[in-house]
Amino acid sequence: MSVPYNHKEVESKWQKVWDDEKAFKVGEDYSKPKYYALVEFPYPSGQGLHVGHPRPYTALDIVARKRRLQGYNVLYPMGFDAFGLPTENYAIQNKIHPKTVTENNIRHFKGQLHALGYSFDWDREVNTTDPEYYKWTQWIFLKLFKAGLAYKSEMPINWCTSCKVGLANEEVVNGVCERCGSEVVRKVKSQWMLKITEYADKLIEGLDTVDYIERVKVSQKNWIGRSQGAEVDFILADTEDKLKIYTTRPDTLFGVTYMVVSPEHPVLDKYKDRIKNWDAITAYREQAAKKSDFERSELAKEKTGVCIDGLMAVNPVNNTKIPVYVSDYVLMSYGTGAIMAVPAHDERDWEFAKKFNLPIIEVVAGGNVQEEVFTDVATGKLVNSDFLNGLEVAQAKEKIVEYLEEKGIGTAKVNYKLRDWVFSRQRYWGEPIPIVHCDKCGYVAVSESELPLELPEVESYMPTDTGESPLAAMTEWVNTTCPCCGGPAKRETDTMPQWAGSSWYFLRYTDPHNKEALASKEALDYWMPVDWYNGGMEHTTLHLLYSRFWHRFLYDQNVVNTPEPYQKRTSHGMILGENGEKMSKSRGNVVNPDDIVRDYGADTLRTYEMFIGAFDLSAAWSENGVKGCRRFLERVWKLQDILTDGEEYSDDLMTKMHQTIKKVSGDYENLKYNTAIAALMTLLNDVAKKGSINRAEFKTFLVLLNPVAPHITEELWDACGYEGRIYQTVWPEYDEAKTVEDTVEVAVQINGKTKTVIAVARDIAKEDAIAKGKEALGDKLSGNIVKEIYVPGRIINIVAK
RNA sequence: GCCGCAGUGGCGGAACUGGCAGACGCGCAGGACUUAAAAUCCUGUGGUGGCGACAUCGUACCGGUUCGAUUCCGGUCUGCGGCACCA
Repeated sequence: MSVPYNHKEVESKWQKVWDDEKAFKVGEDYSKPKYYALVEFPYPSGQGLHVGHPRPYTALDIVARKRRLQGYNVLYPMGFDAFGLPTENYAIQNKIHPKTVTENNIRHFKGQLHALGYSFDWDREVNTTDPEYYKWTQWIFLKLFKAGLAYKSEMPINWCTSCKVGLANEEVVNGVCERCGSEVVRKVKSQWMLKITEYADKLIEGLDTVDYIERVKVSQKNWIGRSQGAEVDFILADTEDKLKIYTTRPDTLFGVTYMVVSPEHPVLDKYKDRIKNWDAITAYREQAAKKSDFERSELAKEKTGVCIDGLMAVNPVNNTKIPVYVSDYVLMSYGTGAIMAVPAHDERDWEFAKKFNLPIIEVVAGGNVQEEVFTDVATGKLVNSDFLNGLEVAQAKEKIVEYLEEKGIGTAKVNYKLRDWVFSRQRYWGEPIPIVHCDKCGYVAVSESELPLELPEVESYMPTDTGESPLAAMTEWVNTTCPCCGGPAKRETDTMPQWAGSSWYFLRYTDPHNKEALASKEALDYWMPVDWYNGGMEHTTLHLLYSRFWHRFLYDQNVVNTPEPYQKRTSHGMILGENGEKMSKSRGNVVNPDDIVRDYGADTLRTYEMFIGAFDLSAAWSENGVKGCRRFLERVWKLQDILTDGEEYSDDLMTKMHQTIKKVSGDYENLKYNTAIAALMTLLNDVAKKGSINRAEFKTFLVLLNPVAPHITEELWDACGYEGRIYQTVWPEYDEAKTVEDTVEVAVQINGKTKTVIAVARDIAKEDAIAKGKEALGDKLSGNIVKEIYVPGRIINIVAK
């Protein structure tokens, strides 16, 4: 009899052996086939590892371990995305340097990850707060700056009142700060911006070349929000000026009955003197300015606005004079800040027109536009539109744009919802932006030889209400000389956002200790692109878009050799509390992975998290489920008691073995970890029923289970005297021909309803199968037989009337 | 409102390309072992009817295509996630 399964002994024993043997050191032999598996590196928060972390880590650990056994040179690295606000806030509260806080947190995280038995090569660990790392973050920033893609702009930004920091649009969720949930207001500040908009088309096109799950592609496309339309100049009556608008429906130009400008539109101030109701306009503008963008869109239901008395516009296609309104449903930040309104065929315009009693002119037939807005572009034909009459919408669009360009009153134009990326943060714990400002030379890049530009030690990390970074108080650091003219200059005191370090970390893993470059050309050529990248859905429009942008830019700069960084992207579902709600301290449903590892073992936790359900869906935690997986491993453990000799699969398990190898091998690559484990459980049940397992069968079983439960399988491998280590063995092969039985069970149906089941030879002829089926049915069969169907190996169906 | 995903036993979830719905696990019930309990092992477990072989209903709802639909088509409802006055 074997000793009882003691997970503590087994797991610590093998973790030490793997460390000592450098079991998962990444090979440098670039002639071998490579496989780069990547999971998002964690932010090392003070709370330590969450029970949600092991789900993706285990999934790709399985892939990495399996690929290693299949002969690939595997890169499966881990690191820490360690700049960020929680660390800084903790440092402020507890008066500890954020560097120290970070070191402590990382130590804690590494201990926890180590205890879970992941096959990371820790020699390749990266840490975004290490100057040797952020040297290259700064280097990439300088490249962007030199390419004209980083610029400083005085602009209204999203200001988090609690974090006291500017946020990117992507970081504002429902009008509150994505991180802390506090109110976000607008504040005008001079900010560093990155021109991600210049890459909008490349980022859309790139999606066609990669293998991402569909919803990620869709979200990215929606976020970029490309639309094709036209810009048209409307003449402002009795002035030299024109009012430029953007529209996606230039075909409806003859249906324009009024125009609307945004409250911030400069045309208002310019013609202040001519506007007779200036007081009313001013009052409306002030009211609008008080609202945040979020409030403005929330109050969307009821349209408001004021007609400008004293300004009229002229429709360039038919010279009709039309009124101009101010309304906050038009945003200054999209298009030109002014629109042409076609109430017949635009929902918002229709509502506005009804409220202000403006005319509604039908230009696309098919609805009753006085009663209801008509927006169907697929079926309608143009009417009341002069030379466009009778055309379909798509044709009319083409023709009108031709006409506009010919007459010089408009041009085809593409617009995006995507905004440039606000890249400044008024905080201490981030990468310093390597720029100095000189009165004579303007913004000048710090010389590359000075990188890394290290964060100086400061007295206080407190953010300031004035919106300046704590670095601004460091006069001896701030005052410097201009690299260009040598005169006095000041350093930039804003730091980079947390997204900076994570936008290129996957490149550093390929060559993490390189001092000459962010990674060697050879390493990048060999390892990139990442073959499989898994991460959370919440990063689809932030991290994933930002890092694709940086990578595409580095490709254009000839730094990397592939346009896209990630060949395949998948996402895992969340792990919820036992009550099906999101885990949180306030709900009291948090499960600590340390407790599970202590009580049940890392292998059980890994098995459970993979067995919990479909990988991409959220799943509720269940302590009983954990116990079930522990029970499974204990039954595996006991197999050593019924082990028999035999270097070939026995006849009665032959088919099952080949089926299981096929099933498990496929499932591990297709996110179907739950059914892979179910297949192993089924095989175990078969073996248990039989009462014995031979050495060949057990060996295969252990290798198949090894990626999920590496410790127990390594121990059993050793205890049963198999050669070497299981982590060095070879993944089993299967023979397709042996995955099917010679005789199969076939359901026999009458009119599609199963009546009985019979066993037939797998390659039985149709007529024979049907004859056997009829025989089995006997006198249940009545009426005239209309049709006889045999689906090989599945079903015999007799259709009778 | 728009986009995406989902809806299957008491629960988590399986089901190839349209072919025996409910694999695997949990829970529950009964049994074995035990002085007893736990653990372990064995048996059963979608609903209804029947002692029973069996019959019948059943994959959110309504309809369609088909010899046959969880799977395909049309419509409806519900839940989750994302976006939201983007002209």
